[in-house]
Amino acid sequence: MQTVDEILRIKKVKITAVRTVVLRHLLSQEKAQSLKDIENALVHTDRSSIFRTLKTFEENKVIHSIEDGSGMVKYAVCAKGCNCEPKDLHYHFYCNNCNKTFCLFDVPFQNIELPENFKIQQANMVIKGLCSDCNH
Amino acid sequence: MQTVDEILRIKKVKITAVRTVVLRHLLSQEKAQSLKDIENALVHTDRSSIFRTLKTFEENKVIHSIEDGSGMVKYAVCAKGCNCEPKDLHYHFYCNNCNKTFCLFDVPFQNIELPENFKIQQANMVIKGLCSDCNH
DNA sequence: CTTTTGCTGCAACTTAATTGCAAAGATTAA
DNA sequence: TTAATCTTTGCAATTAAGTTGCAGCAAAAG
Repeated sequence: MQTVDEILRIKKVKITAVRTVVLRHLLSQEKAQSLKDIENALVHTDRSSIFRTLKTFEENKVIHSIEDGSGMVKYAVCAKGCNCEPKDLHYHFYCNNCNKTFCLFDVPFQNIELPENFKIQQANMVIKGLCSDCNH
Repeated sequence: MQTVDEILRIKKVKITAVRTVVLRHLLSQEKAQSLKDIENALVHTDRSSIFRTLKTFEENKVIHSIEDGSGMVKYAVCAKGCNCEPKDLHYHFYCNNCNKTFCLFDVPFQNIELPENFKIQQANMVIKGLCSDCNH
């Protein structure tokens, strides 16, 4: 696993205190985090600073955002080599029971045949149901 | 095309004035509508009434909601026979240029091989890019 | 060392979604 | 038919997430 500093250096994002703690937090979580999740975890860090940090991370493809239908945008660290292009797309899974949102990196993303003259640029794919921990 | 009253009768939603105008509006639009879109179109109808109408429609599977990343939830009328089950799922397309959200009923929805013991219940699939009108 | 640029924290604001409540309307029971 | 009950509606107020302006501070550039 890459370190926080390595990731920021590779993505050309200046290393700062806030960015370090936010990225460290995101890396330490198995599920995607909302702004509120991060805010709650990092009680000494200001909300707007976290917010701007997330925007910076997203612009520089350190993280990607997921709209899972919970009403809050969630963020997850991009996989190594990800450029947030169509080829890097993956499904997300939202558990209706435990409310966790995961990246399904292992589920192949099929090529979708769009109507004539439509062009894909990004996608937000969220499958909802029960995760293995909650499916009994 | 089914009439507004037919749809409501089939879905066992009592016919009222607000429900009729909201559903008629949704049926008349080619793109999915946000609460604000509907509010702007139906100037004489109260926002909270439209809001509660949409909730009622969604519970009774008259419409389905789509989170397209615009920050506003969009709503579209379910296809005839839809039960909002996995088999009824379809992709949505959000145009980054004209901001319209369409249901792609004609794009086949492939079966997704989920990890062991995960169960799909619903999905929110949004492909983003340029629609045929905007892709030049 | 001085200037410039960018980051941070605080407070305030915007926008969308949601709720409480009372009045109006529809339905059921007597 | 009338009374009682339940549902829907409109208005006002609130909640919650996201976003911005600004001043102070720190890092980088000259």
